[in-house]
Amino acid sequence: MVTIKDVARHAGVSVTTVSRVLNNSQHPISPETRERVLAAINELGFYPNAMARSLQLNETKTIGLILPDIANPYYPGIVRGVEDVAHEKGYTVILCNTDRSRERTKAYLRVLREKRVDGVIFTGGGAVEDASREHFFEHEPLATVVIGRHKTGLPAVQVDNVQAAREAVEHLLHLGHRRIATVTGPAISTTARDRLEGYRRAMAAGGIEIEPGWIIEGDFEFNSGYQAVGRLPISGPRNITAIFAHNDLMAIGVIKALQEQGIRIPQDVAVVGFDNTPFASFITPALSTVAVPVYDLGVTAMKVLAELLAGRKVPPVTTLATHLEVRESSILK
Amino acid sequence: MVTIKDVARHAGVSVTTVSRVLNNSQHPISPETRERVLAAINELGFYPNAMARSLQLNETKTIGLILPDIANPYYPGIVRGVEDVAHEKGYTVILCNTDRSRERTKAYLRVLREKRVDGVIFTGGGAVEDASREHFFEHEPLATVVIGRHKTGLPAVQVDNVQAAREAVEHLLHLGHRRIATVTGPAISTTARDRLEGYRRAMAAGGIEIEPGWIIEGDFEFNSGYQAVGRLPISGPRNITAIFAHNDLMAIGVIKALQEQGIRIPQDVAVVGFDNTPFASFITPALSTVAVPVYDLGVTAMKVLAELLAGRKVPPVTTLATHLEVRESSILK
DNA sequence: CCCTCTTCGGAAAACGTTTTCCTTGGTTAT
DNA sequence: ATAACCAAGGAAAACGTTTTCCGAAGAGGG
Repeated sequence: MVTIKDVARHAGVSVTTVSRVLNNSQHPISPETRERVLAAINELGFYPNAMARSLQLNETKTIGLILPDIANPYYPGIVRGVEDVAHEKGYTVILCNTDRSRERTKAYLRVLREKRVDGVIFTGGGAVEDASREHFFEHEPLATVVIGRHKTGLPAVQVDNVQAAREAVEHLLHLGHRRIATVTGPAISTTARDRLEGYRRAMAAGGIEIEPGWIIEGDFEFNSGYQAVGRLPISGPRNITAIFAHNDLMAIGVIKALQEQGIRIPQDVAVVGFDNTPFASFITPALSTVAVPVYDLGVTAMKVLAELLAGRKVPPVTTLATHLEVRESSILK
Repeated sequence: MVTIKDVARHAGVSVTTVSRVLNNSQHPISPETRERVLAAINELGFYPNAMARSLQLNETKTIGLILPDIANPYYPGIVRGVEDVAHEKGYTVILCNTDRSRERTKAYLRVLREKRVDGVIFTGGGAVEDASREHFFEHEPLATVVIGRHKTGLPAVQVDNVQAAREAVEHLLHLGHRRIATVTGPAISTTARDRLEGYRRAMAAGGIEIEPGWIIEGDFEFNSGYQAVGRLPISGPRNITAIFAHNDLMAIGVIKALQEQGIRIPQDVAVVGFDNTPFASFITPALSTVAVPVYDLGVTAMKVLAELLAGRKVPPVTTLATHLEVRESSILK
């Protein structure tokens, strides 16, 4: 590897001088010298060693991005948002998939600390609660912003799930539906709890008493939506006429199962999802869903983190707006 | 930040000794001393500075993963595969989205070099051809493995696109289809060229002459599939009865457009896609598609890279098997 | 002519590790 | 008793930067 010393020798100057032109330092450098140095850099194909640099400057221009699983279609949008502004601001992103495993989360937090990342963006999962607590509070603090709603006291970027879910259900109520079921996320998920709360409030405001059997617990995966249908009263006298799923993956599972039973959507049963993942608009019927601005969540999280790293004050929580994307799966009946 | 010196002082030993217990060195250490050191590490919450370490050892245990766009559903599977084995082998992954932009690719390659990554996995895009050439051959070599077919001379992990496409089209021929159209990827893409070649060979082997108008160029995005339908003879005397799309996204666009025109799938027109992205099985009708083992591509690429980094010989190209996933969109007519 | 600036450049310490080479004291074999 | 070895530990150089401090030379003012 060619080092700054080689460049210095080749240009006939000291390493100090090379460093100065490298960093566009204030210190005056004669144009000819600068030229010689740049020429040497080019000829030798010199790439300054970022580690040596970081060691000295005590910053790595690297951040960690911790999430449950990039293969879950909810996350790529976030990642892209984070990465875009990180790149723009000169940061590099280390990707960490935890599968919500406590062990893996801790292992990654350790590595990120050892690599001296400047900060981390944390998203998804109750894992934050335990694994993070010690890491973010017992040890030396690590600049962190959280995506999603967590009561960790760390700066957060989120979406108002209660309100968003409420609007989704109210949309169904306006359409004349009265018997509305919901397929939830796992009970430990704060997100799922919020969305359930929104459902309850909308129903209460509509003066409707929720019947037992209308609430089915899923796990945010396709299959749990598919299977939920089997446990729901979709025909008979006490049948439901609409289903609100806590994410698109489950909503699509629901649609698939309904279609296999010959039930028409939205004529017989309307369906609304949550997240507006890419393929919500691709399927037939196109899925009505709450649009979560995933890309913006990523963008905003990274911007907040950058502010934090610049030593500036940041709001404890930033809430981004959702909107209901009404498509074919829930039109006027 | 607490350093190895603090630990040494706190334990009443030299930094040499601390380093030795940290690295489980061969050098003998008395059990009591080791205990004292470990205790000090714990009490102080010491995390060894990986940069200082890397500077000395000349390896970072970090790799770069370069791809066009993580938001494209083809890539998360690959990323996950790479990340899983990277984690297992003690490597950390820096994610680089290039959008196939030459500038961005070069910018990232520069950063990766400066950060002294141990190696890089490169996937997707003709960008490799130019941006990489100088970077991988004119400068000091950088351990690299490529995913996908490229004639760069770098070790590659790939799938036989010609053969896979051929099998997909032959499947349609066996079903009795004779007038089969195809929606391709962009002409610069080697992948697209290979899939087109597979289509041609299957048709030739079936003794069918491809009519002009049967081949529509797309760009691997949903919309280009959707729009392709408008340019295809789907009714009338010379109508086609099957469409082979070069990826799932376009296939789904095709399906959407067909359904909007009231054309039944697969009764009127059969559709086959490529990639087996997650939602191929979610849509209705479920999409028949060539299953590309994306996760395994990632896993294998990282394994090959690890071999390379261990200084061992690696095969110039590893080809993984595809298989045709026959679903509802192409059943016996 | 002397003093003070300014411009340009360099020597060396510092960042936090690993590793080579030494030192010390004790044990074993002769 | 002595030589040879072994177990345990430390001092210091090295990795490749940045930055502080200093010096030389020339310009300008009095």
